[in-house]
Amino acid sequence: MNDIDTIGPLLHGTARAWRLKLDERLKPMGLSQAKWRTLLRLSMSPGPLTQAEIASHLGIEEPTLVTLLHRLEDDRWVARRNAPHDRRCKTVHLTRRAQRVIEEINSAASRLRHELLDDISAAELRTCIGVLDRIRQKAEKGNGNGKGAASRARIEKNGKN
Amino acid sequence: MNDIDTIGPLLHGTARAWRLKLDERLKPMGLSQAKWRTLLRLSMSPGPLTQAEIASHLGIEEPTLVTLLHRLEDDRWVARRNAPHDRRCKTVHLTRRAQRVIEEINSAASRLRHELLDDISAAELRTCIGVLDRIRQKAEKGNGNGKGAASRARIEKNGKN
DNA sequence: TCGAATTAGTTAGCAAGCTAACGAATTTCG
DNA sequence: CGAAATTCGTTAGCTTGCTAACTAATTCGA
Repeated sequence: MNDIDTIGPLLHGTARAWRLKLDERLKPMGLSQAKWRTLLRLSMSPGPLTQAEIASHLGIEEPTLVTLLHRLEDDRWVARRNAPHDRRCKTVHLTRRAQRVIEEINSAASRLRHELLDDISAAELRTCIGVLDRIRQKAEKGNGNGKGAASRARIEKNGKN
Repeated sequence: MNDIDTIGPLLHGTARAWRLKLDERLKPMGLSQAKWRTLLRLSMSPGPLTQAEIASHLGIEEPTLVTLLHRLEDDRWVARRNAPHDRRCKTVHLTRRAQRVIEEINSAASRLRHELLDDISAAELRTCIGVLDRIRQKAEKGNGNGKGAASRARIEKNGKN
């Protein structure tokens, strides 16, 4: 069996292991990966975001975000507000409590990243990032309608965001 | 923003895009990734497997496998049988119908793999595989109890399986 | 040998992803 | 202007992952 045949499962397994590790470390503060990713995204934005914008940035579909926001609201991490300019929109805001833990989340994620990558050389890492990026672009290209949030996120990333 | 800071999301996004692409192609035969992975695993084994063995090989937990097998059974892809040697165990078997499509699944997966990797050089790919493997080993190491199916799968892979 | 520990499978219930279908608000255009 | 198309958020219902807690069967050990 060629090594190349195993790259699919390997990719899947590595992403899974990384996710589980983060979940494990952030669980004490009551946060899962989906939750902290959302909080970080909100904290990085200069102005308020609508739900469609957040879903697009995170690369998930809107209905997925709806239930995620419900859980975040239940735990008092975020609040929804009606947007003044467009009555269809709601903007999502971090609570004070969330703002206080953003730094902790950032540093835990960064600490894990350094732990996992510390014996990988810069050159190897660059190669790996390049390969993954090309694979992703191909896999996301031309999957039918291009209507998914993932492809939208990809397009935005290629812009000046 | 350093490129390295984005490797987490990149890894996650690449695995997701690959998975979605496969899902899309195998959907016409009524198969999702979780399902075809299970069928392939069964087809690769020389003798019958118990549920615990399958879960371990796939890197998922047993309860996850239980409902997956229910769906596979409902669609007549597999059948459970009581194991003769141990009344606690059940062995899982492919139906004739499943055996007939295994080849199709294999070739679809292999075709996609070649499409996604065709402009990546062998050297780059080798580096990438090495990096991912090291990351996964670190991420799976010492996550608390080591009781999960993922770590078990890892251990078995290091053996002669 | 017989009670305790372990193992195999299951059920229940949650998290986080998806698509399809919908109502309300806004925008577009004949 | 007003009807049609689009956009935003939502609900409903599915898949696929998880942990906790259970039953039944087997194995271990005092």
